[in-house]
Amino acid sequence: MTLYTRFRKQLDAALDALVAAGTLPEGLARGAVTVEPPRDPAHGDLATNAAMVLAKPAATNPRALAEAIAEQLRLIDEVAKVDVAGPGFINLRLVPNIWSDELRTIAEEGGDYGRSDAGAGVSVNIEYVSANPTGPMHMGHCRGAVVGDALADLLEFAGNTVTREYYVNDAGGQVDTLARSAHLRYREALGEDIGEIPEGLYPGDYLIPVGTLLAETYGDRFVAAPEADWLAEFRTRTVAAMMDMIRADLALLGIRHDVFASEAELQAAGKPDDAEAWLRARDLVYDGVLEAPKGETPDDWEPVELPLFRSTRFGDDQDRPIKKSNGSWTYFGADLAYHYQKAQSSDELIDIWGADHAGTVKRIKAAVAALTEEKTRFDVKLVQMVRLLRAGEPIKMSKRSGNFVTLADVVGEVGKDVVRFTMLTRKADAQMDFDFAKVVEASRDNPVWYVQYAHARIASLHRKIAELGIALTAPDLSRLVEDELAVVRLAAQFPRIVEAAAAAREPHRIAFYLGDLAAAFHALWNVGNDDPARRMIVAADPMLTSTRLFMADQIGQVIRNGLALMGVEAAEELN
RNA sequence: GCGCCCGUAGCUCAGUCGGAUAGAGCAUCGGAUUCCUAAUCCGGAGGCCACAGGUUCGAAUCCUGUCGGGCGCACCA
Repeated sequence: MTLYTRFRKQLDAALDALVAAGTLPEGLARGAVTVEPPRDPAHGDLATNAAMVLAKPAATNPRALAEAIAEQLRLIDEVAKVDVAGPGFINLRLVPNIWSDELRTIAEEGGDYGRSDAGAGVSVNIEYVSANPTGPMHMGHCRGAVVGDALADLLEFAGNTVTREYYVNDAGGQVDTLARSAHLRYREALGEDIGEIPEGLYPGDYLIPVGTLLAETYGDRFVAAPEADWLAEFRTRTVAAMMDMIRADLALLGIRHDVFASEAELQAAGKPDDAEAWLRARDLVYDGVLEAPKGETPDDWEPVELPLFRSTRFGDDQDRPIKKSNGSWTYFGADLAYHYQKAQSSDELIDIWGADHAGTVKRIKAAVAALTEEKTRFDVKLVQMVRLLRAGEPIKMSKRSGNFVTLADVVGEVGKDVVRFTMLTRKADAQMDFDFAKVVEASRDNPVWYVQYAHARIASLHRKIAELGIALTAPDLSRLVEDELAVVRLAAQFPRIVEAAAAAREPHRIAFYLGDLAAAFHALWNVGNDDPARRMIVAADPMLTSTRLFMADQIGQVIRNGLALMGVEAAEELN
């Protein structure tokens, strides 16, 4: 339980007392009541808006109600002072040791400090990456992978049961193209000169070893055989090889999914048919003809009757086909069944998608709403594009020639931790630049470095103290001064940052918080530049040194815990 | 034509369920520092939160409209 939820409970008790006394009517909704740190520390340690929120429904004025609540709060032992301010804020000043005691809590809980049970009992399925199995991962996939993985970590830390899932799109036309491309490489492996890779097939070199493998497996018997003889088998083999490659790429980022769900298997098991039947029985799928698209009408457009899902009933702009005119499932038709399947085993669903799929969010949300009868929370988080820069110049990528920057290249160049942290330094739905030079720069304006530097500085204290042979004692937390306690207060915010970030499904908040915490710690450290008595290590005073070390260690612990949520290892040393 | 996302300091971006005087970094300006607790530090200035209405005790935040930018718009995935 965080300090804030603990005081929230005490506030509730105070409100109950006022209800019992007849000052407040019974049954007022308290959902909007908050207990948080005031923006201006001069206002105190905690502030609540309770009086302003409750004044109107209680038919009283906020200041008067605030006074009544304040009277109750003054009875709490840990509360040193209560003020009513502004339009009716109640500011609490806590007894001085409340924050230094939080240091002991951090020390006791260690890696679990900040862990919450806010999400207890709620299982969440988070689907991320889901790159088409047609080649290695490139940087376009990277951000979604990191955001999804960090969000999964975050939700787990906040108490949710999390399933990490990857949807393998192994059933569409693209994987047929992939199989044909592999067939070409197969013939090449058997000695044939295949020349230029024809337009429309995948040209990448990564299919060469697949061709070799296919040649070893099948010999030459499919060289001249009709496509129908080998297509399915080649497709299965090649997709499997691609997925091995993708899993290896993901492993470079420290990402492991729990479930790889195959679209082909889903279809083979008849799941889309089941979903269609279920929806038809409720008149949510019907056979109809779509209108021509507004604006520029494609030349080859012609009206066709297709089975349509009534997504307009759930807020979409148009009903959507679930099958193509050739009878096969559309991507949406299968995806709808897939989401139904996920909703069977989890309470809540999250999809992480590239922003280029924004146009299909409404239909899938409509489908989930229909299939779960609006009972399942479902968020689609859109992740914006990343622009790769080298020395300030955008790197040009041409998909056609297969000349794209792969994820493996980038991780190889700057390292997993830098990639992961950097991907979380922006809100997911904001565009981002990734400059190879800037992300590894050792300077104040590189948050990755700045946070690691703070941690490394703390680690260096132990080395230095050992070197100096200072005999450590038990810390005396009463010796911490005000601006040290200010940093401790910030460290103590971590649990509520975790809860807020998890509730909002925004892992980037952890990165920003760590940047703030690191900055505050550095500022404290820098005081020692001018004033040796304020250094973390004061050799002449072992107890003071021990106290400051204890404080620094707990700040380091919070940094480690935050970095762990981002899948980043904390550095002991920088070089 | 329609839909989605976005519009916050010169630049890049945060901004908690709607909360008190809207915050950082860079750049800029003014100081300090040549130190090894290093890969600088401290401070100042800089804002019609795109614009106009609305909701309410209170709006950068919610609603409506306008303007501007990005993305997407039949059986591709």
